Amino acid sequence: SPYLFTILEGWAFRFKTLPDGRRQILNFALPGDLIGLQTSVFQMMDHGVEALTPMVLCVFPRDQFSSLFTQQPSLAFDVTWMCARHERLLDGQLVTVGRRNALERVAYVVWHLYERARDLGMSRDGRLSFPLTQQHLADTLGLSLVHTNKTIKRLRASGCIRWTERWLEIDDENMLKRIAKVDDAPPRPRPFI
Amino acid sequence: SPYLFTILEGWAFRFKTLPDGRRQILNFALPGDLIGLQTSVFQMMDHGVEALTPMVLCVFPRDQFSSLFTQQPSLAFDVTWMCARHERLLDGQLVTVGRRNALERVAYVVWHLYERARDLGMSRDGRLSFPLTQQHLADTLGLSLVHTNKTIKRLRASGCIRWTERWLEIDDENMLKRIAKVDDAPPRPRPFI
DNA sequence: CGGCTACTTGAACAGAGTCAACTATGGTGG
DNA sequence: CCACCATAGTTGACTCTGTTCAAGTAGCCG
Repeated sequence: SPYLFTILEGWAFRFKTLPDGRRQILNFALPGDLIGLQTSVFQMMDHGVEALTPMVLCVFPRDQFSSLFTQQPSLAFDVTWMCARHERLLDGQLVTVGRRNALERVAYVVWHLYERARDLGMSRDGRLSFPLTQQHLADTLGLSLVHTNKTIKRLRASGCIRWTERWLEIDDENMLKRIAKVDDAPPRPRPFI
Repeated sequence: SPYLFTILEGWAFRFKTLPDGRRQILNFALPGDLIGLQTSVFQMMDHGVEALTPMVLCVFPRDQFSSLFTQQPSLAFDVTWMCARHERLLDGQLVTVGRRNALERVAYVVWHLYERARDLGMSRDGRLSFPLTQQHLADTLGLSLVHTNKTIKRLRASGCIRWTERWLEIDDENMLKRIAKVDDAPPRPRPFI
């Protein structure tokens, strides 16, 4: 808690809970992600963090955080970059929970996590070690466990994914993306007017 | 778009839409808030921004953004601070949309916006100029317009708020917070182990 | 063998969505 | 000045997606 971490290996997630116990998972953290920025900036954290796997972390002492900006401007920029990236990730999740239906939600999160893990070189032939339980997925999606289970079943039946025993396999990327309605608009380098 | 803004006056909001038109409002921006950080960091923006009122902005040229970190470390820190604050705001919204029911959601957003506006000195005796339509609220909460309307009616009936003609009035803060289940845990200055 | 956790499945129920109609208000143009 | 239109808000009836409750299976570990 007095530290700022970078993940070198492993999966973790951030979450918040309501007084009566309802839990919402905010996002998952994979290798390369920063944990504890809020603590560094605000001297306190208003959410929990939990590991899904054994982890290897790179630890920075929090009290040197502000000196980062005077001593290492390019590192400071990287921190801001990570923070903006994270914000964008939350934007996507908010649309998912707010406006997608159950099937789209499951497809979106599965696709999103798969893509991130793949880009980090954690997958092999569309196959990936996947440490979430269905309860984690449900709490990410804002759905009940039972309904999440039934929705996963539907997604499996559609033939684009397989998910058994902590392993995830993507058989039809494009179908998955179509179901999830992921925005694949070409990142047009918008002209400056 | 080639600029980074700070709001001096007025209300705006950020949003994303799905291909079929469903819209999710991500958050509202009030005086003091930063707009366009993502554009500065990633050279592109994956969401829309819209004004709710006429606005007064403070404009920064985007191309000087990276030099901020070398020339003005304390300003750079402020940008990071704003970004972390923003992330935290999205965390709260995500819990709301994911795990609160309709009545709690309306109460939460009304309370949240009221508190922010009040802290900026925009209210007088619990009364506040409030430029949102019910459609905006619905798109913020991930609810349909009709259901949002009926839920607002219930909240009004409970007696803690009045909202007519673009004016919002909070009559019972505590009831509102209780309904919203806002986490009012005293920000315990957690001991450094 | 018992007890734990994760996962499945069915049935009944409720919260939220959809459709459709109606009111109120303000602006515009003939 | 009024007829017309658009937008915002309101309400009722019906439908449906997702929740809750309950019971069960499968694998793992002490």
